[in-house]
Amino acid sequence: MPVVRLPDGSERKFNKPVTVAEVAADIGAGLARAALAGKVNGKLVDVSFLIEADSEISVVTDKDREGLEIIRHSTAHLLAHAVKELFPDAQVTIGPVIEDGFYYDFSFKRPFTPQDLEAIEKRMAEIARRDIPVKRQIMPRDQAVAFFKNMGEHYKAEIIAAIPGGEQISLYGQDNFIDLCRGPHVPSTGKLKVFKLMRVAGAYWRGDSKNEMLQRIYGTAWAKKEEQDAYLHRLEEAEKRDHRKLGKQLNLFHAQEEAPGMVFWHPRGWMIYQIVEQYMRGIFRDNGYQEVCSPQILDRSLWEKSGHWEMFREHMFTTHSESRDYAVKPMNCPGHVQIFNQGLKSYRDLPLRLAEFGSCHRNEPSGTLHGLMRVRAFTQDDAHIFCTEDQILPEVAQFISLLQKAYADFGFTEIIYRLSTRPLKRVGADESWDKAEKALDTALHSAHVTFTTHAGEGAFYGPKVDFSLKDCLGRIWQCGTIQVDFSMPGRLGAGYIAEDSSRQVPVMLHRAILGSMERFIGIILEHHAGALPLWLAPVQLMVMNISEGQAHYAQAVTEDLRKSGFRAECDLRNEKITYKIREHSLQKLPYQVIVGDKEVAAQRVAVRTRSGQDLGQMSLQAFIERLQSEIFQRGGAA
RNA sequence: GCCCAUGUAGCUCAGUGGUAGAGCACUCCCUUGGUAAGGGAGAGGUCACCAGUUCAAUCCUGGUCAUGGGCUCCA
Repeated sequence: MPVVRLPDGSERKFNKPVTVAEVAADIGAGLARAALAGKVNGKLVDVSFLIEADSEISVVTDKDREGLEIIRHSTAHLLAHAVKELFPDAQVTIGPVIEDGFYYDFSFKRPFTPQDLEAIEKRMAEIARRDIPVKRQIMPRDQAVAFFKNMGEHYKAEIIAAIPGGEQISLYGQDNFIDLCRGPHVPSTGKLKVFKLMRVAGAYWRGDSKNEMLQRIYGTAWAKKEEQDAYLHRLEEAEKRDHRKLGKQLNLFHAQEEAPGMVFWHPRGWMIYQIVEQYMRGIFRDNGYQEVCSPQILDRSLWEKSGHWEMFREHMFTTHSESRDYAVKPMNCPGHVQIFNQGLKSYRDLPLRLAEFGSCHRNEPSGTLHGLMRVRAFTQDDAHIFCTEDQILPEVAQFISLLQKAYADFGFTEIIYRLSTRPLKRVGADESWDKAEKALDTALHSAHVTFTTHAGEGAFYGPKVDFSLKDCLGRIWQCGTIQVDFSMPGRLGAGYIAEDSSRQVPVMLHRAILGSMERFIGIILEHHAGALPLWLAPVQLMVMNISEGQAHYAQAVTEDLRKSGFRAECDLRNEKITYKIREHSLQKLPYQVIVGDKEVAAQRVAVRTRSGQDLGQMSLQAFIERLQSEIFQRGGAA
């Protein structure tokens, strides 16, 4: 006779086994209606789950995060159900819940059109209205395989084969539609009220490009209509801060067909780039790095030695001249090793840190290009640290702290840390890997950050830590990285004389904070929605006159601001002041300086902030002081 | 690279099997106006590119290029 304990600590006794639904009904009719699933001793189950022993239970409704996930998962099934009704010969595959929604992959003889999507969504609503009970059943493995094969669902049969032997095979059915699924699901289709299909996309079966291309339908589902509306609104807002859109609006850069994956920087965009570069140059200078510059193209023989010609051939742009082959550099490291190799190095020279704003070209597949985020020509804030194995830990620790400082100055605090450790195929002694992985792990722990470890995902030449940021749509982009390299220094003949006079090969650390300048600027733009903090704004101030009479004074003020080190411009056009303010506001300039007859008479300036606040009149000196203190705070002011 | 969608004026976008439109921007004129659009006139496009169908193609068909969204958050 089960006793169930509820989340509030209260207990209820039943004189026979009961389902979650019955427990909910026993508590109240409202809860019974709202019940989507149950949690029995911490495990999510259907409301039809029979409780036979004493248990801790809670009833899951759409107010719980798990409830929402169940809604989404069931809506994915609803999608598959609708597709099977409309297109019986489509095969179903998988349909998981994702952030803000779900998707379902189908194998179908022809592409789904946007019209199909409309029809499918309509059918989904219809099936939901029918309020069909969703029933779970268990089936022996062999029978399940035969069952799905018999239905022509070969992918499902394949999935069952991949399920570990010990697990139960459960099926969920609603009318004629029966799908293999772990569950749990909502008790009936009527619980699914708020959903929308978003788009179709191609997706490889099991994500492998060698497999069949399936058709993925993405959708979103919510407990309440208002939540979905808010979500759709959020997407619209995110679109407004897309860096590609802002690049056009703010006249920062453009791209054109003749240079796919490459950026034409306009004056204002290039100014941002220069500011970022100068900032990073300062970090190099203050932290023991020496800046260098290596050639753009290098002879094939060097790329053969480094291994790139063999491993990276398709991704390199090549050229030739006078019967010699060259490759445009995809990385700066081989060049830096050449610099290291000039002159005999001593252990006393280590760690040696060579930095370069290295312009690299990589022939990325066309389908992966994406605004500034993924390009074919980019510049890294790259540096290579030549050091001993013992120096890995202090170098990585210092690097993480530099990176955090830099990200904070640019306004980022949310950083995603990933440690990747040894893959099966690798070079270097296991003791070296042990040491390097330990060093990375220790450095991360002592930086007090949360990070994930990805076993086997390191490069063949060494383990690494990646640092990523999110764009406005929540997509994650890797920016910073620090990678240990046991391979290249040896391949390219780097060496140093150790304390005991023996010749040793140094370890090389590849490291970048911003990663690609292009990508990082894209992320900055999205993060600040184009309204860059004062220290980064390409034009910080616009001085404008109200009428022609103050033109001379406006120019003098502009000149003074420039002499004080600010990026100030002057707008003397014959336009109304409201018009000029509107224009420069749309350009998201941090400050607008307005001078009319009153300001000329008082020898002061009137200041308007980006947020539209009128700061009134002040002396130029007072204004400059305000600007200076704001710049000093950098990202903190964002 | 693969799947789907898209490509019309500088920008944002309408539109049609009979050689194209709006708003903003641009040029000129009037206006000298105090915190987010003053008024008038004018100029501007080989409808991405290449083929094909047709008396006729920006529109239909095929190809190419580019852009956009996706391409293991696993039943």
